Amino acid sequence: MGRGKIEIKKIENSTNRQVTYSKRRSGIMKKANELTVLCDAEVSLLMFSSTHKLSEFCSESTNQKKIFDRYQQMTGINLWSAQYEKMQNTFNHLSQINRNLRREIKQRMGEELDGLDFNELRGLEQNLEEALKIVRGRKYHVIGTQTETYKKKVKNSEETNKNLLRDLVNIEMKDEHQVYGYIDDDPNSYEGGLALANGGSSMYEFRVQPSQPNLHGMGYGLHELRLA
Amino acid sequence: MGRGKIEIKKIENSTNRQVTYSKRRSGIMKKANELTVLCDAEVSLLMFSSTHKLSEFCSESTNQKKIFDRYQQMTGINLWSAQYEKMQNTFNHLSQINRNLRREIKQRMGEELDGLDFNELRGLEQNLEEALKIVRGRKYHVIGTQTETYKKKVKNSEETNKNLLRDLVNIEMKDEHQVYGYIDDDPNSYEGGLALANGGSSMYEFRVQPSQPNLHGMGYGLHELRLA
DNA sequence: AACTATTTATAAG
DNA sequence: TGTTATAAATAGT
Repeated sequence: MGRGKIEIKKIENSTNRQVTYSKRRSGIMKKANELTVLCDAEVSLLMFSSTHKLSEFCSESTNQKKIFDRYQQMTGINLWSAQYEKMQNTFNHLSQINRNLRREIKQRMGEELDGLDFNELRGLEQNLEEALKIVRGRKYHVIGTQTETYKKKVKNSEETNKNLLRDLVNIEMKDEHQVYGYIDDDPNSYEGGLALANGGSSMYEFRVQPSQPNLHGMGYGLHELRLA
Repeated sequence: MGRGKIEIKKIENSTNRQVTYSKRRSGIMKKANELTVLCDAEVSLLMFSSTHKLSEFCSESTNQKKIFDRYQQMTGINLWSAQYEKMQNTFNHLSQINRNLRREIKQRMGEELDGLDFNELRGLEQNLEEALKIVRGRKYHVIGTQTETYKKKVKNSEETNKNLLRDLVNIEMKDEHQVYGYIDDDPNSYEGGLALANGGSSMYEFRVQPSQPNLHGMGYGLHELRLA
């Protein structure tokens, strides 16, 4: 259709080719749109020119992704199966590691020991013994630090109290009253009492707890063992 | 282009619409192919009729998936970003859980205890104590079972030996020789000796091992801690 | 599904 | 880019 008939083969003249591409591109897009409207069809048209420029048409009331999805469904060919499979593999791998980690934790909690032979049990026992030693040491370190902190706090508080009392005494002395009976001048007796009361109460708190039920509250339950 | 001009709007007559769809579909596919050949372009054309039938065209030297991929890359719109993101989230979630599990294992091994307060340390300690008790119990159970197995084996072996010796004696007696000096008739002394030798050697094997280095060999190293 | 009058697309200028 | 002679597509039969 034109001044002369042409053979359907690549147009070698680059300029000519570009012009023809441009004209025919709009022609085919017009056709695509007409098909859409006249026949109530859904059409997707993607075109890449030889200069790698993208042109697209998509019928109203839908979009490219929807059409691709529909295409996939109809053909049964999963277009992104490669990506999907790769991720699926990674996921399975992670899940396996996850299962192993959970199993190890369970075994470290004394559960699921059935599969272990004597050597493994001996290894686990030694490992637990070592860990227990370290945790115990750490615990004592922390309680020591905590006590020190409390001591300092008490000392500060005591100092403040002393000053306040002194001020009070001074004020009351002005009013001709005696209040010495309330003052304890030995800092150690006071501080020691408070430190002991505090440390003592929390230590006791653990002693009376049954060892098993408190684990989850302590943060040593399993991490979402039922998940994933 | 035809006997009469038509308005571009949906053809209400269903048969007519189908006929037109069929004609124009082949028309547009011919156009798509011509564009491909004449202009050295890549074209993808997907059409769904109002009766949901799929027709497709794709230029030679490529395929739909390649064109979709290219389309994605050009538009920057990731067509499966929804799927991808969802998997990515699951993946991240699993990774986080794994990190937590690894941390828990490390803490159960006496590492990375810095973040724990006194209460948590106390909980961990109690938990380890409990686990240690159970593992120890299990170990003794297993070694007991193992010993029983060995005992039975030894008993069998002993029985066999006894029979063999008896046969030998009988044979030698025929030859007018005496071999009684080699026979020990007390099954317990023999069996006990072997059982002890066996149990003793493996117990010793653990005693002389330093407690730390054997952990990985024992299967209680961390599971691929550096992975994923 | 085939024909053809007519419209539409476009090759060449 | 716009024009136009002609090829191609297709609406109605």
